[in-house]
Amino acid sequence: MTDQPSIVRVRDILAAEEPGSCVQVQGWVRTRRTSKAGLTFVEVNDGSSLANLQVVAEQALPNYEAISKLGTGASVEVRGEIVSSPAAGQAMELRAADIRVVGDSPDDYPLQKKRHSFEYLRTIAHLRARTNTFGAVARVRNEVSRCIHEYFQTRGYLYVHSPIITAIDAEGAGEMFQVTALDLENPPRRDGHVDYGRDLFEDRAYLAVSGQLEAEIMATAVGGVYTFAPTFRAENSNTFRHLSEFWMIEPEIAWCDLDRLQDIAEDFIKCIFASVLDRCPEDMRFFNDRIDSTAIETLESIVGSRFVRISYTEAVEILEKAVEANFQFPVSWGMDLQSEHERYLTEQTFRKPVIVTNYPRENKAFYMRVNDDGKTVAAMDVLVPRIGEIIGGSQREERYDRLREQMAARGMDPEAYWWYLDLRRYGTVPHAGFGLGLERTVQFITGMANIRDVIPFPRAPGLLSF
RNA sequence: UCCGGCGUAGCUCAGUCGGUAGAGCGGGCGGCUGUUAACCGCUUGGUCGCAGGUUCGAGUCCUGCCGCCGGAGCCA
Repeated sequence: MTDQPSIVRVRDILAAEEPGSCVQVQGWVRTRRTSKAGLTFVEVNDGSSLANLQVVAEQALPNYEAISKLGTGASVEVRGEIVSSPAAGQAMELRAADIRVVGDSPDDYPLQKKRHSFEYLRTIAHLRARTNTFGAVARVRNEVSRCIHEYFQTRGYLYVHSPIITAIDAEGAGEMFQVTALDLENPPRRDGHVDYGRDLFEDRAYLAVSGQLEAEIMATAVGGVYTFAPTFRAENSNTFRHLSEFWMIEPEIAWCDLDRLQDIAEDFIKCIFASVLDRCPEDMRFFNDRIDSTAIETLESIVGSRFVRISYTEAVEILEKAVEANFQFPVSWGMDLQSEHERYLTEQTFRKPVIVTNYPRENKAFYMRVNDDGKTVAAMDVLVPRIGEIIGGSQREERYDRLREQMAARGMDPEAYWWYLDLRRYGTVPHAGFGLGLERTVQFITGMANIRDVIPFPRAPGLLSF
């Protein structure tokens, strides 16, 4: 036994420590059970794992009185010896030689030793991170993020930073938040309109809805890049899978066509799922037990199988034959696939992820490459059960004239995209990319029903606390 | 934004045909226990979302508003 035991995380104690070692633990009290026989059990959690460490305090401790009354949520520093636990429930426990109550927690601590609704927990987002579920979500989200960087870094992609503030109203993909330094109570005016020429950027500015166009700039210089950044949508969407501020990963790859893009997207997703299964087994077991009883099985089966790949046209043919589905929106070639159609494909027809490609040109963005049939573009959506679209991507239109046509057909001003067009004038190259929604990925993996519960501080219409 | 549902104790909910409000958990007190969602007893706790209306009487019925949840659209 040394005088200064090293600070050890609960996760490491439960995984590796041997009886006899002396450690110091720092964490928060999850629950306390006091026995009148002069023994108090304190469950300490430090966020490193789902499981708590059982700390055993004996009456001989000088501050035993305070320890026996410790409230849920209190912060403590415990020094002691790891011993084998004589009782069921845990292999190891910490026999306390010293417990320092760093911050007590009064009896109005909002988190009780029972199940709370996620809805209620959202109203105390500053404390919900201390619950089992949100701790587990935080660790899985971290692993997904870590794995994404590893995936691209080990394959030679550059992590690039696209701007958050942008002038481009990117193809009307959802409403944008405007950014201004003007006094909104009294903006400068000219000819009856707000004079944005006198704003800080001397032009209208927005929060980015995508980093893709800038990523294309970088990809056509260095080959393969990816962004990993917050994205902003001002759309008044109030659903279980939309946020006003969310994180998106957008790889962009030069010399890449749609076939290879599909290979990358599939490999990428499987890699993330496999990594979470491998490195967060305890948390995944929790989600499987408490949130979605098929969580682990779903991930394992996806990792071990091939994604289905069908064209939009084939998808429409399948859906048109599915009379028993009794769709609210009838299916015909040329229409957008509705949620019910996507779910039919992923949950009924194939029961696994489906990549749908080559959508009608009119339904998709101007930058997608026009196919030889002239009617479709080289787009792909990766659809998964329950969530729907988790990835949206395409091969980009690299031919200058075709891109001009696409823009003209949508009434877009080429002047505003002069630099984007320049990429096609000088050394153009086939390239492709996609966007992966981080929150939707975490949602799919964990089985969490609402996207607001897989991001620590959700922003959605009417939701800006914390 | 549209459609539907729900707002009752700190939390999760019940409340029948309209007759002045209940349980479990939590908190407090006591008992018991190498305990572990501990257990047992007692106890505490409410402007029934807000504002109107109908009625002898409204948690309950009606209208408006606010909030939340679910579905749809938009998308990742």
